[in-house]
Amino acid sequence: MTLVLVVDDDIQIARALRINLSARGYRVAVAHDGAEALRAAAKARPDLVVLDLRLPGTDGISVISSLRAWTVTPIVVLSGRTDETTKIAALDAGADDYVTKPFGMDELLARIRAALRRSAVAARQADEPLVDTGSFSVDLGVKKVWRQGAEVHLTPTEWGMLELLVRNRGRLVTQKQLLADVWGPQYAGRSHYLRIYIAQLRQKLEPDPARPRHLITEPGMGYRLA
Amino acid sequence: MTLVLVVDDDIQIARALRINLSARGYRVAVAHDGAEALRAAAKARPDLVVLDLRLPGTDGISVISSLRAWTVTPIVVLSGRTDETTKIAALDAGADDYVTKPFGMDELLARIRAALRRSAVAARQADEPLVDTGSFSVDLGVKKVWRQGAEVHLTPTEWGMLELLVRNRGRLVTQKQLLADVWGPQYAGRSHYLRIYIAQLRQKLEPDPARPRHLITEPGMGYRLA
DNA sequence: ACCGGCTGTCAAAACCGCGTCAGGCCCATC
DNA sequence: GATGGGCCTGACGCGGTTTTGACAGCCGGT
Repeated sequence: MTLVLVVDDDIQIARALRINLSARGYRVAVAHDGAEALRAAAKARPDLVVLDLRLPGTDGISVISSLRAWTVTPIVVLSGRTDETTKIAALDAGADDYVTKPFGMDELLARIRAALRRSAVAARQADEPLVDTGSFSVDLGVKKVWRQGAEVHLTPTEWGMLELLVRNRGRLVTQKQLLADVWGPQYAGRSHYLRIYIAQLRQKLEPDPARPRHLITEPGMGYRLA
Repeated sequence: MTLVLVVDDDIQIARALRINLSARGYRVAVAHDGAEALRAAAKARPDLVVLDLRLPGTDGISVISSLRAWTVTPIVVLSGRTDETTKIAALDAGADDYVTKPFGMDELLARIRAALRRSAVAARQADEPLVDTGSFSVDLGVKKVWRQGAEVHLTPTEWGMLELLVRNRGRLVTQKQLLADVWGPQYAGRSHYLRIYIAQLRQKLEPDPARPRHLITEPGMGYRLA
């Protein structure tokens, strides 16, 4: 799950951010000064940092520089200072965005989403999003599937279903979601299709297709990748 | 050199941007409405787009969506509208940043630098100029191809396809990606073209064109360079 | 035990995508 | 005006994919 590190000495703001981010499904870590922030970032490897520039002791800009020395995780700066000079210094030090207080929570959340989306795009090309279930492994970036070392050929529809299940690994994917994602929203209700293609995926990927261990049916609801 | 596409119907602002960006060493293209912007983006492939949301005719948000359908080039929105709803809509449609008028030129330039820096990090992946498949080798720098020691002549279109495949060696390149990159985003669906040119590339590059070993078809999805 | 709803299986039929060939257009060159 | 290379268009056959239909098994409720 996505982890956001909030760095702010203002208890009110830190609290408000924690509540709102948690409600949106992010995990949240909090630090209250620069030194703590650097320690927390090194240890927890957050996917994004929200950083207040006015911190006790440390200078905010140098916190940005210290982070940028070893990580490219997005940094969204939050600040009371509206002067251009500070904004430019922060952005050039490596910040990804700069929001001035007072700020609208919804806007900040949208900017966080935008920053995360960008880094997700970058990561999808760089990293190897290789998922391994134990019986077979899937590379989402390259669009390939292996089973026992050998590559398995999937048709486009099979791949579409598997991709959605892999992206939601462990979670239940409803029949409606699957049909909407692979065939289109107007195909809701054609659960017949799902049975056909789940069966085919099990044939190709499960060690014992009759006793599925990974492509699990949740009766009445949908399917889940274990 | 870095190319920035400025989309603004306000002549003053477009002029000011052109001057300031040029002075900073960027190449600048200008469009004055949404349709022109989409055409220019497809043709010139800018490294970044500065987009005014209030355009004659077109809705700015839909311009963002249209661009995002085929490119990840950073989009910095410039707008007179300060309401949160619009900001959020623009960011969620795929904008990377949102600057409200009146804006400080230096801040805007800093935000542009920040956006370009991010995408540069992502782009620094495919920087391997000489690629060898075993049957033929490609030099992306000088745009040449050899097979069995002899240079092979490719037409511009053939080269465009091969280049994209080489840059994504091993990973699946979808038909949409190929068409958008070589012909332009409005050619999505013309998969016929791909078959013609893949066939020609195979004739020129594969040891046995009837049994391709490198230019692999992934039926229904796209092609892959092995 | 019977039924309805849901899931899994099988096979045939309809459909679509790929590769291929041939021909026509455009444009630069001679 | 003729030539030729490069690009686009149309038609066709083949093979694989998707869709359809029919049937069997499982389970909870009646």
